[in-house]
Amino acid sequence: MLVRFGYVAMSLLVDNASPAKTMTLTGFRKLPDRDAALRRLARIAGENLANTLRLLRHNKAHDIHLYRFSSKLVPLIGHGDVADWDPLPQLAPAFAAIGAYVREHGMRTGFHPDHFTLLSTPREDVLASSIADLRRHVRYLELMGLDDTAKSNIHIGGAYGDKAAAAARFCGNYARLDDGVKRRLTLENDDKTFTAAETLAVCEQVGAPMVLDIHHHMVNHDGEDAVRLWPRIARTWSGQRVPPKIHASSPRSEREPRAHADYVDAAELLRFLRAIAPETERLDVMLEAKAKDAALLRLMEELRGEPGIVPVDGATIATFR
DNA sequence: ACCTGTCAAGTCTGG
DNA sequence: CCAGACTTGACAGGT
Repeated sequence: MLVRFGYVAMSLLVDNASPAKTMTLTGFRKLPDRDAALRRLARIAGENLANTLRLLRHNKAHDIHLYRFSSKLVPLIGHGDVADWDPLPQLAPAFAAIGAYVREHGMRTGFHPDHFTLLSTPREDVLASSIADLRRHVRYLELMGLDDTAKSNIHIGGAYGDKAAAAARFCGNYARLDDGVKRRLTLENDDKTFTAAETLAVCEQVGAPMVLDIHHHMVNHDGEDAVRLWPRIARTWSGQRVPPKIHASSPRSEREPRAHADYVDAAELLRFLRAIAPETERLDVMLEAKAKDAALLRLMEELRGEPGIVPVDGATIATFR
């Protein structure tokens, strides 16, 4: 099994390289000259995109082939206050430069629209803004010139007092999405509501690949074993041109089991990897540790010393079958 | 330069 | 039924 590792959005190792600088809505409203305020938003977006490219170069230097873009690249976009504002044409060259670099180096990238993007909601207004958000993420990826191996990953959403009804509503709303959005969507189990088994059932019903989060599974399950579910989860990726992806992180403490620790427990992750290795050829692991790329490098260092693990490059390992 | 409080979003819980 | 918790990085305002 060949396993690649990646991290999310920000770096602890590259200084002043945030891809998610913003302006608060309050701050925006306080500015007397609206055109100047909009220009400032566009300038911040340009800096976020430039920093994203810097991070990709940093990733390349460390053989990190997996990266999740920040969903806050363009501050306040999608908000009612700036509904008339479309900075994407002027930002297109910056998006294109990012995509060109990703393609040139064969990286796997994607987004994780935040948990206010919900397809299970009973509220029409929330559904409408969620669909608009998904379309906007597709637009980003298209501006980058990335094919549909680059996806947005979301959760099923809230239960609203009736989880089965919420799942059914999710499926109905999913079915009505346009193909461009559908082709670029993956679904992930969450830490409070939809378990891995429940998320898998939805994935199988609508035909979406499932991202298994093994930390979420640990704190939200009905007794089922993630390794037992794995063959079905892996099957949701058949027909895709990228390997299955999982999320990995470790609990901060016994008192705060859901919170993400700074670093990833190598032994715990390795147990899962070894368990699925016999039936898995390739796997991508997105680390969701607070220490971001520093956690990734430390994990790689720890894995290098493990028996049966062969380092392939700075952020890829092979395990014996 | 640093510290504390606030900000955005939608759902869910506690009172 | 409404206020606060949840989550996250960064802004905003204070010292």
